[in-house]
Amino acid sequence: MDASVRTPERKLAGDKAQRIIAAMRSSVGARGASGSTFDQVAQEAGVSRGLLHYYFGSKERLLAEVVRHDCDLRLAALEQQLARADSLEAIVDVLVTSLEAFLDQDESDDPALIYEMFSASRHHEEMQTEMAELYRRVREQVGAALREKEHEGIVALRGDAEAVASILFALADGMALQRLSDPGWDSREAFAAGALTARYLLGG
Amino acid sequence: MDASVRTPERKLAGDKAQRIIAAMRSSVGARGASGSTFDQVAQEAGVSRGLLHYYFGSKERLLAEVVRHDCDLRLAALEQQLARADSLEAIVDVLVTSLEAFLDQDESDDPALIYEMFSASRHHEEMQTEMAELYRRVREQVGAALREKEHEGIVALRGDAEAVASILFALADGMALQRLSDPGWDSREAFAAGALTARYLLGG
DNA sequence: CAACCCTAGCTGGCCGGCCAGTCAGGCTGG
DNA sequence: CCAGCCTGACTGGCCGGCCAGCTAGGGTTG
Repeated sequence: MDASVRTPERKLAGDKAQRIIAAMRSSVGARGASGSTFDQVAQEAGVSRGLLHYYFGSKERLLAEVVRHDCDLRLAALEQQLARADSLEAIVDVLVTSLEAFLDQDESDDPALIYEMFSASRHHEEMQTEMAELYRRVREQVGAALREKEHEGIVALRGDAEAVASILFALADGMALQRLSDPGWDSREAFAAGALTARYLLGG
Repeated sequence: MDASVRTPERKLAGDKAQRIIAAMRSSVGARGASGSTFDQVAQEAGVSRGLLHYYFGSKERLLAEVVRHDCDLRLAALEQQLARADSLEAIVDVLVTSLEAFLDQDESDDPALIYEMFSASRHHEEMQTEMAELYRRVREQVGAALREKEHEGIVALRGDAEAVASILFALADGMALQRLSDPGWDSREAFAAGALTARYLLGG
């Protein structure tokens, strides 16, 4: 009963497990969930194929782990940005800038990852749960941040804080879908309209 | 050079081709694009597996055909609804009602179809083109309808008509993603905020 | 200190099954 | 009778999961 290996969670903190998660994450972004094979992912992670089963048991569980990991990273980054914003304009700017950064990531960190995961989650129980959790956390945490801003008098939300958070993310997801579907689309007008909409939702 | 079979398009108008498209459409909704096999689709369409290749040549081309078909149907339905709406409130109502209907379809007509197609399109040239075309048409046609409404003095758009159309669809897509990810989510507050947002975009 | 474990992390060949695409030929209406 | 529609057995390749066994290093024993 010492601090050594005991729970599965302990194992996944190791270097190799993290490399596997990172490799799967990048592979799903590039090739999709069903297009990502244990063979390729193992090779990219620099481990053997068997190790993927050793750590995660099944492809589904590895994918669920990738979702959780990705959600953690993105939420933390956004929340940090939001915390700094001390005016309505600053918040809108954080939202717009985050979306633009999200869409212009380099290849190893494909924005389509999250939508691949959404599709995959529709056919796997564990991933379904993980995706539901993801959006729930987003709404709750960003909602809480917005409520805080409202308390400080920076914003005057046009509705329930979590509902506003939900709408803001819906907007961002929807814009991302359109931009990813048609990379050649000139989205400047739409971005402007989106920013205006966000400003309205925050009380501007 | 008569009216008989000549182009591939002519062939696809036939009964069996349409049954195949319908079966693939429902299968992709239920099982995803990569989870849909020619075997099952052929069986559900009541034709042999070979016929799918005979008509469409490859899975990718069949999927592209499904996207085009689905887009035609949905756009036509929405445009018809919009044409009838003769007040700002009526338009918002059409948008909200359409989204709710979209989300509450029966199983043979899964709303997730479009997002499965989005994922699939990221790995297939022809589908990529088809998806870009889909969103382009949506923006153009709904944008044109909105411009018309503006001309009639019913709405006062908060930006370029196509940009507003784009934002409205982004909103709907994003809400759909959240609802589909977490069916248990109580989205009433978010729907209310979404309707408010739509009203604002239309000048209300 | 050396010989001997013994465990846990790790490996990769193998298996059973699946799947898109091919093709040789059957069928039928004109 | 034949052209074009249609069929389904077959092919070759791929993939997730399984598992028998390898290896390193810490502990134990003589």
